[in-house]
Amino acid sequence: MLFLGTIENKIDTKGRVSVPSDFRMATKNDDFQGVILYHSFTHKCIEGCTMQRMEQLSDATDNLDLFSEENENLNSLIFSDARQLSFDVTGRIVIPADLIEFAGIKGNALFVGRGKTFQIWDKDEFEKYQKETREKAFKNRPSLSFKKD
Amino acid sequence: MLFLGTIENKIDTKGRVSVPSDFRMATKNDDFQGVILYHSFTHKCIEGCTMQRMEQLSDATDNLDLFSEENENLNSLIFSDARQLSFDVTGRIVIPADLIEFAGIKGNALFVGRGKTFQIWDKDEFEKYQKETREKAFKNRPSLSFKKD
DNA sequence: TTGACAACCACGAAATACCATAATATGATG
DNA sequence: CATCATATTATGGTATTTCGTGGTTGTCAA
Repeated sequence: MLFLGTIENKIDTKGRVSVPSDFRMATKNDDFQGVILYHSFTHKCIEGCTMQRMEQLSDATDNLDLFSEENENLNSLIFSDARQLSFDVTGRIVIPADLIEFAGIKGNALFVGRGKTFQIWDKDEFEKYQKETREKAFKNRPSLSFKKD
Repeated sequence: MLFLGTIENKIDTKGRVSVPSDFRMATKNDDFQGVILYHSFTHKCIEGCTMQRMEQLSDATDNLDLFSEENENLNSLIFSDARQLSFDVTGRIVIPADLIEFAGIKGNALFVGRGKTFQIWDKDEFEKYQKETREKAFKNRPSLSFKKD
């Protein structure tokens, strides 16, 4: 299952926030009932994924480190930065304060599906980013066509 | 299985609409009993596909490189906008209000098969679009002849 | 003792599951 | 061919559950 759609939820005073129901469903076949969060290296937002994907990433870097040492080093940064956060009974997690600060989130968190991963944005920051992206994508529209499987 | 044909169904006040039986059949071997909807990038309509297709798309664009911006922006556009909608017992889905508005659908929804995907149109909008397309096709008739490969 | 953090409880709004009926198609039978 | 019976599908309305949210209590460590 994939992380799809964009959902806005409130963060309370303690940093608690409901992970959208659909996102939780996307992890329900997973061993670890929760998500992995780490700060994005390309955008002002938090990135998230399942534990399963972390393990895949680990396997991949294991195999590739002979060839691209640079990338391997960068990827390994993630493992030191990643936090595993399990859902409470109502489906919430507590986002660490430093991540909230990094992403500039105030009050409301925007969960943005990206397939195998997702992101958590401040609403305003995301709108800014999305506007830029749309413009770029429109310029390169031919590459947007769905490719054959 | 493919989405074929054109079927018109009513949308009630809550946005509920029966997905045509043939369309449902096209997903019956799928794990997820429902469809994925997102707004078209090229037309005033809603586009739809199966979860299986989304997963294929995800696999195709997924590389474990966390630092390349290009692929990410494309993924973001598609996956952040997609909604997964499961059938109820009678085979209906609830189309989100913003998608209905985007496509300008009022009361009746036209399900238009496109093979691996389908579209949902407002009836009038579709007729308008179809008329334009026919005119264009007529103008460019010579280039429309079947080509040999 | 205090502060951080996790488990627990409770509630309203919104989503969805459930039930009943109408419409349509399919097929059998005289 | 006409009629009836049956099954499938579409549609409308109501009841129930889920989800997101806020607050409280309990626990452990500093």
